[in-house]
Amino acid sequence: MPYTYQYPRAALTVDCVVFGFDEGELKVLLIERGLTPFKGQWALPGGFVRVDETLDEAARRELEEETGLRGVFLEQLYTFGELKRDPRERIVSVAYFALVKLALSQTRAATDAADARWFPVSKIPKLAFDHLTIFTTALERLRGKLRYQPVGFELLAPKFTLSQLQHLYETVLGTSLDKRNFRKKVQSLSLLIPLNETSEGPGRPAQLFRFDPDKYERLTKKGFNFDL
Amino acid sequence: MPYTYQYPRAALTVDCVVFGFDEGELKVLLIERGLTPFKGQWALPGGFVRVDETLDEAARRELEEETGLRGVFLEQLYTFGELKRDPRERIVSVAYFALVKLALSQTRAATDAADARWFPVSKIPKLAFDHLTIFTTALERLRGKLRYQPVGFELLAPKFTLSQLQHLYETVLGTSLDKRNFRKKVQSLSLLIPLNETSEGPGRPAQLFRFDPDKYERLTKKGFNFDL
DNA sequence: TGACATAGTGTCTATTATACACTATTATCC
DNA sequence: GGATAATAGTGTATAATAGACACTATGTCA
Repeated sequence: MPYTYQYPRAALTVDCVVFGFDEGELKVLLIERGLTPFKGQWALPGGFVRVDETLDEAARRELEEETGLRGVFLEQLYTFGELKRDPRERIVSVAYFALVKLALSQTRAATDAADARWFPVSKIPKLAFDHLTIFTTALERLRGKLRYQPVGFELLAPKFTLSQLQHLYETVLGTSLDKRNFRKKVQSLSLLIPLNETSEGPGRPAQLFRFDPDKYERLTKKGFNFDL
Repeated sequence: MPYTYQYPRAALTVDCVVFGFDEGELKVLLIERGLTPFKGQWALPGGFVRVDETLDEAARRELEEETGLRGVFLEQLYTFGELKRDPRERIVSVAYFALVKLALSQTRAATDAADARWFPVSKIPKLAFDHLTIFTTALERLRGKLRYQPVGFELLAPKFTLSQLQHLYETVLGTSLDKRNFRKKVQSLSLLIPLNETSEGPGRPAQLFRFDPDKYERLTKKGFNFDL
């Protein structure tokens, strides 16, 4: 135990709320804890911040170690510092929220985690620590961001139809939207590039689009406001 | 040095970006550091988080110790965790942003601070650590919040005129607003209670108002959206 | 009492949001 | 190969909201 300090220090962790959208549902990735405390319970992926990595680095590392996910959209959410949030000792956790193109991604359980599994946000099991509070905060943030920032595209495959985009908005926001008005609004942003491809499946094939992040960047710098 | 741990730990601090509005200007409260590092330079008020207090408690305590301020609007902003942000060792800082009814408040310098002083946001001196980054983040947040949350009232005295409110919005957002349209919009929210008092000073006395936070709470729960 | 300083007020127009229903294209099944 | 099922795609009329715009009102002070 070679690390000594003049005053007691809280330990620092990161925890990630990872959202995915699949089968018409918004889902969250949870891991089954392999170690005490709360061994066997479901929890958010996360772990201790090393002294030689930034918070963002720690979040990405833990995410990959515990779930196998890489290269996802990741953003700091809030820092939770209640005194008894961890039964072992004083632990402050910097929470992140992540968005995953679920259809494409492979997840796996690894290191310290017995299992990793996607849960619909309407069927979250009992969570370890204060992870339910963190999850709730993240869900509110996602709902808030969806309207005025182009984060929805992070949850869809790179090529998507307007119907898929609309279903995403309806599911996450819990509302129902008028098809014609939605399409009008989306198209008026001119941030979607129509591809020379159509979707497969039953019914009439649909035009596929991709989001144009560069154009969004340029417009943002000119004071443009995304709003759906 | 009695506190030893198995792994090295970052130290945890809080830093506060305190905004006030006075003489038609948006100002920030800075302290002159009395100790190394950066002794003699200006910095945000803040300090180490004790192991037996929450982050919010630490922010309020440091704010009072270093500036004498109590009972102000305080909200967590962002957590800064770059590796070399402090030259001494690895320090992670949870930043807060605070809004003060400046006209009323008394500030004083204290503990570890040689001086505390209000600076117009357009004339910020060179700041210690990464405090300029923190300040910039806070200013962006304030501008963003002003439009869709009733935070402006936290910067005004409890009794204020519509002109004062408008000037606040114009100054912080850096725009100029139409008087009649602004008043129409504000009044349509019906969150201001007219008082049986008028303002002093040159020109025609103005109706004084106060903000009704209870009504705002009630409306918020019913899905009301503040928007100015 | 006149000049100065600031408060307060309404209408018309343009823009944006909302409500609303049918036709089009593909695959499948008989 | 024609009917059916499934989903895509399209336009207009109305309501609501936002924006432009200029004069009168009320107090103080010289």
